[in-house]
Amino acid sequence: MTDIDELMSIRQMCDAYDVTPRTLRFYEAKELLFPQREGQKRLFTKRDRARLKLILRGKRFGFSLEEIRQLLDLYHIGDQQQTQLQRTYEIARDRLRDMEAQRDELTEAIEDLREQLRWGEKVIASMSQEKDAAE
Amino acid sequence: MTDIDELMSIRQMCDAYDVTPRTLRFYEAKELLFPQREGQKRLFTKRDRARLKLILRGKRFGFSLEEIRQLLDLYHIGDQQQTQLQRTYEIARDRLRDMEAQRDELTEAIEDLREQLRWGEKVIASMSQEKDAAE
DNA sequence: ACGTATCTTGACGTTAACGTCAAGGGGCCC
DNA sequence: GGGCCCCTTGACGTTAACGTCAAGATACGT
Repeated sequence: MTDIDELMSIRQMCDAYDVTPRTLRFYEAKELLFPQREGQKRLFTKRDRARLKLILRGKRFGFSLEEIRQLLDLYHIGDQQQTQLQRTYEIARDRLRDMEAQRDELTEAIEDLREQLRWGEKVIASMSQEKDAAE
Repeated sequence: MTDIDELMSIRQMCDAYDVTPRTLRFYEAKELLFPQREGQKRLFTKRDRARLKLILRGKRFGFSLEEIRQLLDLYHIGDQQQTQLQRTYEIARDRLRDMEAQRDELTEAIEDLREQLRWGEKVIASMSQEKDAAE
């Protein structure tokens, strides 16, 4: 709620989000984050933290940093030109479709795997059965 | 249904699954696929094709080839030792949990993005409104 | 003034997952 | 038997996403 919550050092960020300094600097170089500077030291804002959360989430879905960067633009829509905004919007809409498709496929894969696991249980059961009989 | 369906050349595989020869050879080197040989030429079986589908699906979820390889073992459970099978089973159970968690997170992210898109629509609408007024 | 802790900018190293040649064998057709 | 295709095995190149030093600025406690 105070300045401590508003601006965080690189170390605080690392502790809070379980990333390395190198990673944060890398994301800045790739224009995914835009920390302020106090002298030469980086200070990460609430906005940077929100973006970082989205980045990490995107990575868990297997998105590339470049794909994520395009999506991030949708989340700070204020400072964009009209045509650029339209483009951003369309990219996000496409990405949404991808994500929905991915979720459907994932649901399917989960079902498949569950079935395989039921199979596995049976096989394991019958194997220990045989083993019991042999003793 | 004939031999043509049973065994496929590397070229046929590439056309069928939209991958390169290099990729298939790479997957074999990493022990994800085990094509038969006719002389020195590779012949891919139905089993290889099933595995390849699972590989490509896993990749779309952002899994590494190594993670995928461990899962694949569950799908050809027949030829395993009992202890090894138990281990395979546990790995698959863990992976299932990961996938369920990922799906939940994805559902959440989809909701977030949908909301952002509604926002975006509004902003775009109001911007073209302003533009109309200015003309 | 000194140590130590945290930060900075290069710059080179690493891993995964392939891409991209180079050199050569085997089959088939005219 | 020359040409053409498809296949093979090395072996080196590439890209993304960082890791890992090296060398130096800045600040803080004693």
